[in-house]
Amino acid sequence: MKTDPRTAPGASSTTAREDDQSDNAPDDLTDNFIEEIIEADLRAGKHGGHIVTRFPPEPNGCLHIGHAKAICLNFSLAAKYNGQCNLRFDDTNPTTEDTDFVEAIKEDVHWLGFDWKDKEFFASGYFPKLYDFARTLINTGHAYVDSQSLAEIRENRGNYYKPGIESPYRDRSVAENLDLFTRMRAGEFDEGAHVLRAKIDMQSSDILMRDPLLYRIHKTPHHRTGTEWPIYPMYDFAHGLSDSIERVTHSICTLEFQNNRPLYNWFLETLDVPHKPQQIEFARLNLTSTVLSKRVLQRLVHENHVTGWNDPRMPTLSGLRRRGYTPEAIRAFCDTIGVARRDGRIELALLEHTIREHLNATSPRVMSVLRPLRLVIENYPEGNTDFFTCPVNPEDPAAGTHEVPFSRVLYVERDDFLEDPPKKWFRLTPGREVRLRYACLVTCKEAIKDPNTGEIVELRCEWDPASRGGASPDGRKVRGTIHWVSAAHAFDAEVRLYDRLFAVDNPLAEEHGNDLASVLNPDSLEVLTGCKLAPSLKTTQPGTRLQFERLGYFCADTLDSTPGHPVFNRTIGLRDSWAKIAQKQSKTKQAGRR
RNA sequence: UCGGGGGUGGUGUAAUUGGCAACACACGUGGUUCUGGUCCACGCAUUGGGGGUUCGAGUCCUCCCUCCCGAGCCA
Repeated sequence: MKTDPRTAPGASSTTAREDDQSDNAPDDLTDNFIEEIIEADLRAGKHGGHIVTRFPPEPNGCLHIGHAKAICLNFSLAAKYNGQCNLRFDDTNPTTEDTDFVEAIKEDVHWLGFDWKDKEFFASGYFPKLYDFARTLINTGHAYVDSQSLAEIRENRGNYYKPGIESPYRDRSVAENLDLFTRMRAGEFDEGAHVLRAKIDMQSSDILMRDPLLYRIHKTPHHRTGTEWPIYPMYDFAHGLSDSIERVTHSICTLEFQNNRPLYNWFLETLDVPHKPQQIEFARLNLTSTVLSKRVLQRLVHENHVTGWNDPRMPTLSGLRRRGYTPEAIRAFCDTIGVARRDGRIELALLEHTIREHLNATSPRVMSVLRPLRLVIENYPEGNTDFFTCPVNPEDPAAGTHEVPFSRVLYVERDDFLEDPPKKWFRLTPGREVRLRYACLVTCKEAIKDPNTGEIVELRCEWDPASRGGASPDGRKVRGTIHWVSAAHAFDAEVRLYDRLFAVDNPLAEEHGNDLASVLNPDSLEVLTGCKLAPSLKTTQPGTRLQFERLGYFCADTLDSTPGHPVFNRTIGLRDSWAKIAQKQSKTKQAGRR
């Protein structure tokens, strides 16, 4: 599932694939083992040369980046082989599902860039057909109504080492089963009174084959069928048959369903349905420093560790979207991680790389100061304003230029000044000349301190008028270039700095117990107010993505921005090799002290 | 003590199906640079272990080790 070169990040600079004629020739190279299976099936004429996949979310939570892997896989496969990918909501459990999630899921899949056309289905839409299938199973002696209690069923199922014991109700007559099941459907019984079970083999070494449940009684109204059905089919019964009804050819699911495959096939064979899909399992996505379990994500929301499913720290698609991630980057990520049957854990750094790669190629640059420090240019005329020309994006000359106002009083980043700097420090320090990006060269003459606190409150500098525009007039070396904003023109805004949600690689590892609070990163969110933003940002539309030069990529928040008052979320910082150098220096320093 | 599925650098995925272990990320070193960004160059694994077949094994056979999933009226 290679990303389409026309939409791939950085496509404008890489034309190799597009120029490659062989790219249009039949691709004899498969990207993964699933494509090998599909191509073998196609060669064998198994499905009349047509494939159908499906993405089957349960509408009981929001989609996350792990789902994105499944979405990209299923839709890309369909696209590659000229097939179709259906969207099917697996809504067989009314107690946990909600129509709000249905809408949210549809929005997320579309946002990711995929379209299911008119092939939008609901397992609940098949309830009548599934009910008929169940009656057929009863009629052919393959299913029975069990009236044991939940505890008895569990007890008699046995365990890994002990076979199960047959239910005393197992040999009820077809007529009695039919009567009971009809009355279950009519709502005559309380929850738990009866269940419908397949009659397979209580001795089976595969526990799933020990007379699995087909239907249970639920009196909870369903988000789509209301109170029409008091009984609901179980996953195993509903899923494969839904696939069959939709004529899905390749039913792709995650590894934990490997155990269910024999049962999946049992239904197809026992009912001898005309279309038999093939279930194929692949390894779900795991990412370091986060969790991709719907249950745990739900806990984060409910225990208020985050502000909601769309908190920018969440690995949900809505969270990533709000954070500033692009669908292109997520697709590129899914493309890069590959598909296999081996369980693993992808480093979050790879996701961060793909978003940087895309944003680097596409984001307009702008200078803003997050932690402002006043800088006064003593030899620059008071009340004067210059305008300097900056490229919108040095990676993309076609993006053009824009004018930035400059004056005597500026703000620069507090982090860019050090009174007593370490070695290899190129930025501001007394007596040092640095470049104000795209503007001029300035030399720091003095740092003014608050007489009481000793805090540095202002830098007094002199500029070299001959360096107007930022060039070095005589070719002298100026290693440091810093960003700035004109104090008189800048405006104040809130900026949120996000970092990884968890402080540990694998938050769900046993060693951490079940205590989310203990593994969360306490610095996952830092809210900065009074940031001095470039005047051009005043009217930023929510959702706009920009690079704040030297700082990182930011996105105007879609929820909290108001007209004239944008709030920015940091998507991801720029790579910071100075931070590495500084860290190394402090380490050697510490080592020296010991 | 059972059944199913896996083990290739720090991470993930490949290897024309028995023929020089490749690509990306990460990391390290150096270079370029008006973003300590980007970009460029170089470095970084003999495939879980033993035995076997073979001219030749990551790929085949065999024994062992190890990890994941499975005992919901969840999906």
